[in-house]
Amino acid sequence: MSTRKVRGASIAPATASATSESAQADPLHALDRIDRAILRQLQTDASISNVALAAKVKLSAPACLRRVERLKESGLIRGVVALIDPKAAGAGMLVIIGVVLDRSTPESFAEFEKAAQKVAGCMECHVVTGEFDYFMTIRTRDSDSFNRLHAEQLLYLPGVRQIRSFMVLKEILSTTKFPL
Amino acid sequence: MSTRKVRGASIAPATASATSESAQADPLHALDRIDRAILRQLQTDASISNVALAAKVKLSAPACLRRVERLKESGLIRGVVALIDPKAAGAGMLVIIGVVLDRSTPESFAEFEKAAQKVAGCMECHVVTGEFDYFMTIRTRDSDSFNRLHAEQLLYLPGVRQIRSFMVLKEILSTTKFPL
DNA sequence: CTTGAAATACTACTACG
DNA sequence: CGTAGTAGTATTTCAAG
Repeated sequence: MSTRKVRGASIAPATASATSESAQADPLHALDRIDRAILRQLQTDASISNVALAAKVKLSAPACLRRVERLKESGLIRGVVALIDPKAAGAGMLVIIGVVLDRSTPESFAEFEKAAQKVAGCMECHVVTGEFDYFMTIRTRDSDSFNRLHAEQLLYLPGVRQIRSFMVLKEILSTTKFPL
Repeated sequence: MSTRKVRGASIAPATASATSESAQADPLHALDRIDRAILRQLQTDASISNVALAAKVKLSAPACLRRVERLKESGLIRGVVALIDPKAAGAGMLVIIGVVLDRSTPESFAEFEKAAQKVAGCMECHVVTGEFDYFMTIRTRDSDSFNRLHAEQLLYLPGVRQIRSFMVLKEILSTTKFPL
């Protein structure tokens, strides 16, 4: 891959050249069959070379590269990252946490969100409907280290009324890729 | 990057060349300062070229490449993937689902897990402790499409006693990268 | 506006010290 | 681990659909 210059490449409107694709109401722009094939591949393995990718989607290398760069500049591809095996990296424990705040004021929410993002190993934090205000997922080494985190950080998050911890016993599925 | 041949490269013991690093009890093998710097970078942006990566970690290009390949072969780097912006791809809605099964038998769990992985847009599925048996996260287009999914798929998952849906109103944090 | 072919610049990769 | 050389790729340019 290699991200080199990427000079003044104008973000073109990107109309689906010739073939009229269905594209059932996509927000940004219509993706044709080839774009979707590219995205499916890159979601699975982005370490593939551009020439190999071009061959897979039956396109010349330059044309393929242009599409990939367009997808990146349009923001549809947020980034290309390496996925680390949590267990191998010493963060084999996953805990899902439901949080209820004391008060439902904008200040209370803002303060909590600011602090929550700094919690070590916090992978996700979402505002939800229902009996909780937030769900968070936290990666940590083991139950000892989680206990420490719980006692030293989670219980001191601002404006928290209640915290319920759901320890993950088995990770059935965990993917970053969704259907296109 | 480009994963080309990657021939019979033996998985070397990976002795920290000169400087003796502490490495506080890592499962697979000790990671020195440079390995961690490489992993931090690749977790953030893996589209960087090897020469640029080598410069960042103050190493020669071949030495850097050898480390990256060792990290891949050791399984610590599970893969390199493109992250898609869900909203731009027409899957802007996220729902967290708590599931309680009818019976807590091995067969019941196995049957559920098999079916759950086939649910369209299911990103995560975990066995948890506490008042639920499973937590799932599902990405879908909007509330209409979620309602359809709920009525047509979720309610027909085998052995389900109860399903509670927590609609995500705001995604505060969602990352694939954790501290090293 | 997009594609593909050819030419160039740079990188990944190999052998060796 | 670093240096030097080779092979292959990314990237630009350009012409054409």
